Amino acid sequence: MECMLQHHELSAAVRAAIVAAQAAQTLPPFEVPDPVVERPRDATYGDYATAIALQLARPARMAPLKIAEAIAAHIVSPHYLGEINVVPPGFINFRLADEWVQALPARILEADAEFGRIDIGHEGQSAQVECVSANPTGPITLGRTRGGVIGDTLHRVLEAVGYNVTMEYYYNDAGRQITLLGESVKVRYLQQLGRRAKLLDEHYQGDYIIDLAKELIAEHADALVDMPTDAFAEYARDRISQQQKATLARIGIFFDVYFREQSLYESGAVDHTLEALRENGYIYEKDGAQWFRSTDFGDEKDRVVVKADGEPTYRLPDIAYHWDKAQRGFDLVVDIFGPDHHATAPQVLMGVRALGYDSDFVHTLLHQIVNLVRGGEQFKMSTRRGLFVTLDELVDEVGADAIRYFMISRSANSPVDFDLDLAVERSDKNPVYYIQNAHVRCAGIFRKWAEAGLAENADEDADLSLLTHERELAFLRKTLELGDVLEMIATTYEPHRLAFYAYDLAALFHPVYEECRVLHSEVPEPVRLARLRFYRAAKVVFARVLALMGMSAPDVM
RNA sequence: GCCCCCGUAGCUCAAUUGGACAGAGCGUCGGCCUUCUAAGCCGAAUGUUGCAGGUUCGAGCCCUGCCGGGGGCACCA
Repeated sequence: MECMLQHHELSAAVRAAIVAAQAAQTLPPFEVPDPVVERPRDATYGDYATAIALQLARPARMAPLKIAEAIAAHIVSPHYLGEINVVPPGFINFRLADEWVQALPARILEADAEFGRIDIGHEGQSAQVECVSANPTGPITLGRTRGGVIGDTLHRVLEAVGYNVTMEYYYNDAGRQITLLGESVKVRYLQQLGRRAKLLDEHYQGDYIIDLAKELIAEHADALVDMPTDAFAEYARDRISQQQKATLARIGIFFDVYFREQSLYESGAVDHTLEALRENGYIYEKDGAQWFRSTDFGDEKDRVVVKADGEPTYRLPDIAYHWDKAQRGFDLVVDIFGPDHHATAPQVLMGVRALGYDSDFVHTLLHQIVNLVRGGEQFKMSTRRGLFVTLDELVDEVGADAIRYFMISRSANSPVDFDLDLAVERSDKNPVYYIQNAHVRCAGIFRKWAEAGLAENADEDADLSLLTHERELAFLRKTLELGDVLEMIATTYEPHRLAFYAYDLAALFHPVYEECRVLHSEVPEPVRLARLRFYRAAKVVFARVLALMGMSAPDVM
């Protein structure tokens, strides 16, 4: 089920009211803007509000309160609306009709797993989310994990608003890093066989290199001693890539496309990109290198794209890759990078523009780092020294759900302090349990219900108007906000909003569970059935929200 | 030196993109288990939004300048 959001409908209704008031000459003529209708922070003001009258004070040259009254008098109220209030200094507040809120469980159950799906004009559009994009030279780190979880959550949200989403992973499968990887494995291989070989500073230090060497010995014994490092590199690259894929799958992240940098060389796209840039007049030679005139696009200095030794820098294939994205015609591309790429992202987009494309379809999402906290203290990681916690270890320790949640529990602009103790704590202090427990509690009611031998669909024709408890209604109002949250995320690319929403929703649920009993003898039968309907809907909403976050919705914990 | 991010309650962070009295969690204090899981609920206290100006009917949010913290500034990726 797809639906239009209430705030858009109200915005249109307010706009129409302004036009009508002008026709009735209770408002003077002026250009009518699209009124912003939003949820007020303080729910006591109502469910929706607009400050349009305050904004119109100048063009209308009237007191805001008078404007608000003139508008309110002409609003054609949608069926779901209760009262409309005009409040000083000029806000117009809207309240949803209680009867309509009470009926929400029916809508939720009808929508089921599609609940929250909205049509905001992206239906059928294509989007690409590029994230993780780690080179196959080592285990997935926590920084990449954060990008992955942000990306995958975004992927789920973008689908909920109608996009066809491609999850894409770009990696460098050749070049110096891979050569070093091959050398590292060969050194470890020789060492394991008791031969003389020395690991250099620039080599990969992690124990996983030794593991790979051991694998090779198990399979080939010492038969590879005279093999070139290329063979080791190829083996390590493929194995690590495979392991990365398997690890990401453990936290529910899957990619549709693995894009190899090398393929851009094989297809000639890199050369082609350089030539196209040259034809457009953005390439010149200096000191034996080829330079991209990025200053034409606001860069502080021009950038080398082909080094004096004839090798391209990473920028050229990066630009070629984004040219490819442009040519594939995505309506939206979201590139997700960690703090180490903050400086380079704009240069790539300059390249895209130099090739004649508008780069507005690309949104670059930069996120901050992940710190690990144990026992209340932060510990620093270092990839070079092999001192890091891998995603695999983290999954073993705290599970996928906690990782998914905490990675989006902060705005991308803030660092995440991942508290390992909190992540496994089984209490209301741990938001993961707190949220999932809401779903567990709903499931528990239906389990008890079934155990009592009661009819499974007894609540089908329940009288929902019996849902009169203040807390029941507050919860139902909150479920309606899911669509707004998804719209906001799809507009701002800020998936942390989903984590906050899920928590807020749970915080409104638990008091209902405490106060609005179902199976107890003192609850009258019609109320019992209405509440059963309520909890059935609540269960659907929590399942949906957890699914959007890529988390499990357990029936028992 | 230049660029990016951050600075909000004791701590960690939100704040619907410029709206109403700046909100949550943790921590602190006080209540609640013969009731569908207390893995929970109810209540209380807590602010010069780093500083100084500016724009606006209205600023945590926008502009300018400072101060402080983090990250980045390769013919590495």
